Amino acid sequence: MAKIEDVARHAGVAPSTVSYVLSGKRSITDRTRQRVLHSIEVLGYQPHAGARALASNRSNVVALVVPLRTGIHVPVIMQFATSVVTTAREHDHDVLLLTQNEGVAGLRRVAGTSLVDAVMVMDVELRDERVPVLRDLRLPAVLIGFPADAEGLTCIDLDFTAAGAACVDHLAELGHRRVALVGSPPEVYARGTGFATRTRNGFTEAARAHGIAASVHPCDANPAAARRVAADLLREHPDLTAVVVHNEPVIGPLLAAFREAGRDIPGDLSMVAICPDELAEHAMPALTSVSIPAEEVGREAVRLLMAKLGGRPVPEATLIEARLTPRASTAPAG
Amino acid sequence: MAKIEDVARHAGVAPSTVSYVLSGKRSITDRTRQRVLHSIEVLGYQPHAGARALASNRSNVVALVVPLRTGIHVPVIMQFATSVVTTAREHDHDVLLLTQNEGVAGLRRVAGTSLVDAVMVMDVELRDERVPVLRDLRLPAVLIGFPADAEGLTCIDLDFTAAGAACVDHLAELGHRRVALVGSPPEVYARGTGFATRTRNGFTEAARAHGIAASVHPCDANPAAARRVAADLLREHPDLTAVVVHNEPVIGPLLAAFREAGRDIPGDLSMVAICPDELAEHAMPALTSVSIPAEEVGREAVRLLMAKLGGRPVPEATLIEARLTPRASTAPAG
DNA sequence: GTGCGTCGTCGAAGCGATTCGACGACGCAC
DNA sequence: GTGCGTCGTCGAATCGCTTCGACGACGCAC
Repeated sequence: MAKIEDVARHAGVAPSTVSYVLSGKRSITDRTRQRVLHSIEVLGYQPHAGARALASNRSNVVALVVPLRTGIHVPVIMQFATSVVTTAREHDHDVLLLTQNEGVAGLRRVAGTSLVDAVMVMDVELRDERVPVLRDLRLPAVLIGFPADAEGLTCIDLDFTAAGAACVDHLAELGHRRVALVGSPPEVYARGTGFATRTRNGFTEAARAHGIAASVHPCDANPAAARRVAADLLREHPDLTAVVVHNEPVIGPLLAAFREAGRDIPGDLSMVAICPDELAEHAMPALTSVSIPAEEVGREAVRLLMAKLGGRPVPEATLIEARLTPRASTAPAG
Repeated sequence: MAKIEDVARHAGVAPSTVSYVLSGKRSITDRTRQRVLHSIEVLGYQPHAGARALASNRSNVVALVVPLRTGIHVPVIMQFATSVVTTAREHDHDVLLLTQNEGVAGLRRVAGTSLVDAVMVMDVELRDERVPVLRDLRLPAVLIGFPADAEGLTCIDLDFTAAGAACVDHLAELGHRRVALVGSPPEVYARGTGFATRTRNGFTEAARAHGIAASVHPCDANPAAARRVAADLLREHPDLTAVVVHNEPVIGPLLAAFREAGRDIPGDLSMVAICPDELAEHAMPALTSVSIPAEEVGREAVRLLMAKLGGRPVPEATLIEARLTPRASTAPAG
């Protein structure tokens, strides 16, 4: 493995010059730079990450804490993680994967050993135990989701409140007078996970503003639970004409259940989903939906993190706009 | 941030002694050890990862290359990744996340900069461009999946050939005389991705051995494609009494389509799936299935990697046994 | 009592980069 | 012609740890 000294010798310069060519932190004559770059090329030189981290006090690695919990739609997480890795690489950083089950100790470890320069935390809860740790670690961090007290933290997420409201607005406009939200599993609400709670609030609030009746139905993420909820809905609210679904795995089963109960969508019942576009497009019928822009959130989150690492100021809260796309699953109330 | 020197001073020993206490590479009196450990505790000492990597030539980080491709069931990947991270941590290693789109260059980079000690590659194809790179990088590696030429490599995977065969065996035993495999999307076969091909081969081969008719139907991973395939099956093979599904996202839609076509499962049609247990258990009816033991594969893969890092010999090929669990979706042929 | 082996600890030499101060060369102004 | 500022490069110190050889103390055998 070639070292910086080898490159320097080969190019006839000092090691520090090679370093400056690479970092651009001092000006170098074009002629010298070319010579150095050529030597790097020839020798296949790649700087040793550990040595670099030691000397510069920067590892160029960021940690990503991914949730393992139940009741969370996995593909969205992956999409998100992928986007984070890709964007981080564009900024010359790598991503270290941390799982929830190492918990707070994991954060302390990667920070304490200088393994990472910054962290990104997904699936933040209202009262998240990681938040105080992040505060006293004084490690640059970006949270995906909002804790109850976001003071001094950098947070980003889809504007779920607006998402919930947008669904209701759309349905109200179509003349629906009673709507139901089929939401996340009960334990997700119990944890106070932000996205579920905020969607619910946006939904409820918008319904009140429009003066239409609304109910919320937590639902486990499996087909059987979906069928139960569908049956409950039809029985308890005979006047129901529209459903909002914020729970990816049950979308298909819910559609099937309504169909089997003889309800045509959107003829008898309109449905709006909050889910990735891909899912909405492939459903039958294609679903009117507010998309979950995982890719965009991931990209922006990394941007924020890089800005913090660069000492640039960043907004504390970033909300990604909720956009509703009408498709085939909603129609005017009969 | 406390350094080893601070600990040494606090404990009244030399820095090297502290290092030996931590690594256990030389014997230390119990009294001294206790003193050092106490100082570490008091000062909250955590060794600097970069310095450690530089001096020891070991980063204690392994890279995990995850696939981003279409036609792959995402939750399984996550389950797998999770298991890898957890197991790696048990062995005092961290996991760096690499995505496919950096491609071979990513491998060269993390290896060349000594960022990682070893790599784990998922979703290996028959003729995988990463394989030659791994060979000449001489980096300890474990592949999840088998390339065409596995000579000298360490590979592990579910025994998909046996999985495909197990499904047919089970159905043959129940007296079925014509079976169909609903498989991965066409592009997955086109890429020569090992698991799809091997399942198909196991399936076909077992059918021939039992002397029963068999056909294979690639299927895109969305509900519409599932419906098309279901219709094709019923039309082309009126004598069909059993289906094997190896494509998670279409399981639900396929069940729905058969139901709507008036076929009772398992009354008119038996179905066996190759999918995670969780999915099979929650389907309606619960599916007889060969499970995909992602957690186990991840754990074993890390074990293999650690063994290689420790210089211990490991088998070149590890096949995880395919286990079929009978549930409610299969019955004797009418 | 001398000699030798073991055991526990120390000290110092790296590991491979970055970074800071210094310094020569050169251009420009006076 | 002298002086000064700028630019490009160099050399050496430094980052925090691991590891190897050395060395004193101690126990045991002869």
